[in-house]
Amino acid sequence: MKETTLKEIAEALGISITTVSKALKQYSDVSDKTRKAVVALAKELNYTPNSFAVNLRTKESKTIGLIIPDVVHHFFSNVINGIIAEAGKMGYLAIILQSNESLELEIKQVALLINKRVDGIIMSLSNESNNDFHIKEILRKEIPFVQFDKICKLIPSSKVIINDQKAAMKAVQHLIDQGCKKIAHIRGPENPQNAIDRFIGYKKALEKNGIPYNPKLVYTCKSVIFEEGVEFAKQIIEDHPDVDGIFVITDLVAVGVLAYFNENGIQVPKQVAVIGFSNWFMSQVITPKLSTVDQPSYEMGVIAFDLLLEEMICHKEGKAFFARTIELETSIIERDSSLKIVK
Amino acid sequence: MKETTLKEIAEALGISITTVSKALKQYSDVSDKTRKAVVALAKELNYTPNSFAVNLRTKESKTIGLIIPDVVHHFFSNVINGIIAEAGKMGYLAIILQSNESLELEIKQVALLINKRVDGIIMSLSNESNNDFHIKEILRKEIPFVQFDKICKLIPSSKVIINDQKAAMKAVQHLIDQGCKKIAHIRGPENPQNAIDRFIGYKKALEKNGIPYNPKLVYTCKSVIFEEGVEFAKQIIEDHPDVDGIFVITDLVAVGVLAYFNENGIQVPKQVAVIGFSNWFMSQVITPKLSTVDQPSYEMGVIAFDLLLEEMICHKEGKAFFARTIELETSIIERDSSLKIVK
DNA sequence: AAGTTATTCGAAATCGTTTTCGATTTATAA
DNA sequence: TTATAAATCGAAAACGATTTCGAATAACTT
Repeated sequence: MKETTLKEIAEALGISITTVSKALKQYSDVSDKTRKAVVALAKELNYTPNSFAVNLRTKESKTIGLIIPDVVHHFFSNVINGIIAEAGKMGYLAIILQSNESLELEIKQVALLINKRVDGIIMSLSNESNNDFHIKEILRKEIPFVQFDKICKLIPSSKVIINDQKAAMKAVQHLIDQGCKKIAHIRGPENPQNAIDRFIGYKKALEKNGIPYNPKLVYTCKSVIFEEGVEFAKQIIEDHPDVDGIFVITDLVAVGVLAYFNENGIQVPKQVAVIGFSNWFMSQVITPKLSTVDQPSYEMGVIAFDLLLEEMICHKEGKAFFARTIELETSIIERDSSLKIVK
Repeated sequence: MKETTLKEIAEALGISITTVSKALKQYSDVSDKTRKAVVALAKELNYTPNSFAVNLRTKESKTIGLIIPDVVHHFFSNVINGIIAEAGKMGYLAIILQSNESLELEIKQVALLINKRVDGIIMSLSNESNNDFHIKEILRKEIPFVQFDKICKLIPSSKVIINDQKAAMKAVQHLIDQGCKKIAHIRGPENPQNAIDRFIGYKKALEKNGIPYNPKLVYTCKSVIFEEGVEFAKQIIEDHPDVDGIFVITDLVAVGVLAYFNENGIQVPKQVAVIGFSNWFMSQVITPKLSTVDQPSYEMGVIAFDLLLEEMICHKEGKAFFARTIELETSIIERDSSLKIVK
C-alpha cells in the first residue's frame, strides 16, 4: 500500500517539494493560491507525513516511555490512565513497559527505551531497585525524566509523590483515635522508599502518642500480595493475641488480612481494627469495608506527564530545566474495618 | 548529548560507512579483522543504531499499537500484560491507547496509530462501536490487525475470543443445576458482540431446560459498572420477588448485586444465586465469594500478539496471510454465591 | 527608468541507516 | 605468467521530510 509523499504532491502540481512542505505548515513565503492547491490535493490524496522521516529529521518522536512494576495493579493502572490521557491531549503517545518488580528487567527496559530514543521517560521503581546505575544513564543521556511513587530520592529528577510518612502517621493516628493500644504493621519490602516512609510514619505516630515501638509487631512483605496478608494475619494473632489494630502497607494485603479474620471468627474492627493504603476499588465492596488512605493516582499520572512535558520542551529549546518535586495530598477514608467507636 | 553514528566509527577507523554497517550485521563480505575492529570501537563508543533512521529505511518500527476500552479494568489490564510480555520477547514495543468506550475517541486513536505507522494493531472494540469504517481503514492500509474479546464479526481479521454463548450457557446451566427456576440476566450494552452472545447463551440454556424465556427478566447495562449492579439488584427484587438466580454480564456488576443483597438481607445463594463473568480478582475475596466464568485473559493477550506477529512477518515478506480465529476455553468457577446445594 | 523592497519559490544539504552493485585486491588455477 | 575465482571493500542511491539560503519575480518608490 503506497502512501502519498510530498514528492508526489509536488510533481502533480509541478512545484517543488520545499513549497509543498511549507504550504502544509505555517510558512509565510507561500502564496495563498499555491497553499490552497497543495492543501486541497493533500487532502484528496489523504496525505499524512511519514512519521519515520519526521522523527529522523526533527530528532523527536512525540513518544514517551513508561516503566512500572506491574500493569495489573489498581494504583498503577490508574496512573497509566492519567498519563496516557494527559499525553494524548498534548499529542504524545506512550510506550508501556513492565519491570515485574525485577531490577534486572528494569535495567533492560530502560536500555530499550533509550535505544528507541523516546522523548522522555516516566518511571516508578521496582521493589528490587537498590542500584541506580541505569537511572543515572538516563540523566547522562540527558533524557527528560520523571519519577513517581516509588522513587529514588538521590536521583536529581522531577518527582511526583505523596508524603508517605505523613499519610502513614494519619492512618495510625486514626487507629489510635479509635482506641487501639497495640498496633501491628505489615510493611512493604526493604528497598522501596514508600515502604520505608510508611514504616517511619508508623513509628512516629506511636511515639507521638506515647506508645512504645515494638519491632516484633512489624512484619515485612516480600511480594506484597493477598496471600501474604492471609499468612501474616494468622501469624500476628498467634504471636500477639492481644493485638487490636493493624496498619497494612496496601489494600491488597489488608484484604488478605480481612479474609483470614473472617474465616477464623476474629471480629473486625471490634477485636482488631484494620486500615490499608491506596484505596483499591475492592476495598469498598468487601465485608467489612476496608478503611484506607486515598492516594490520587490518576492525578499523579497527569502531573507526572506535565512535569515531563515541561522538561521535554526545555530540552528541545536548549534551555535549562530545574527538577521539581510535587507532593500530592492524601486523605484517610474511614470505613467499617477500623471504626470501633460508633458515631 | 551527541550519539555516536556509523559515520564517526567509519572515520575513526578510516573505512567506509558501508563496511561499518555490514560489520555490525551478519554480512559475509567483511574480513574478520575489520569486523573485530568495528565491533570493538562500537562497543567502546557505546554505539546504538539511530532507531529513527532504521525505521525510515526499513519501513518498520518494531512497535505495535493497542487500543482497548479501559486500562483500569481487571480483564483488560491482564490482556495488556500478556501482550507486552509476548511482544517484549519478540523485540516489539507496544503503544497503548484507550477508547474510553467511546466510538469517537476510538476513531481518533485508530487514525493516530495509522499516522504513527505502527507495524500492527491489536484492538478490542468499545461498547459504542456500531460503525466499522475506521476499522476497514486499517485493512485498506493493509496494516496487520488482530481483534480480541469485543470484536466485529464481519471484519475479516484474525480474532482471539472465547465462545461467549457456550460460556454463558454453562453459567446458566450451573444455576439451573443448583435448582434455580426463575433466572434473571443482567446483560451488557446493545452493541458489543460478547454481550449479545452471552445473552443468546442465556436464552439457549433456558430453552434447553424447558424454562420459558421471559424478556422482563433481562436488564441491560449502559456503563457496566458496580453501581448498575446495585441498582438492578434492587429493581429485580422489586419486579420479581421470586427470582432465585441471576446471571450477570461481568463480575464488577455482580459484585454490585451482592452489595445490595448484603445490605438488604437478601440471602445469597439461599434466596438468590448469583454468577458473574471474567473472574475478577475481587470475586474471590468478597462475601459471599462470587461464582464466575474464568476467561484466560493473559493468554488471550499472548495469542493476540502471536497472531499479529505472524501477519506482520507475512506482510513484510509480501506473502499472503489468512486471518485466523482462535477460540479459547473457559471454565465455570463455582464459589459460594451460587452453591445452593451443599456438597 | 532605475533602484529598492516584498513576495514567492526551489536547489540542495541534512538527519543516519541500509543495500545494491560495481571496483579492487588477493588467492588460486592453468 | 596470465586468467579466473574468491574475498573485501565503498560510492551512491535510496527512505521522506525539514530548513537554510539564495534566486527569481512582482510591486513599489522616487
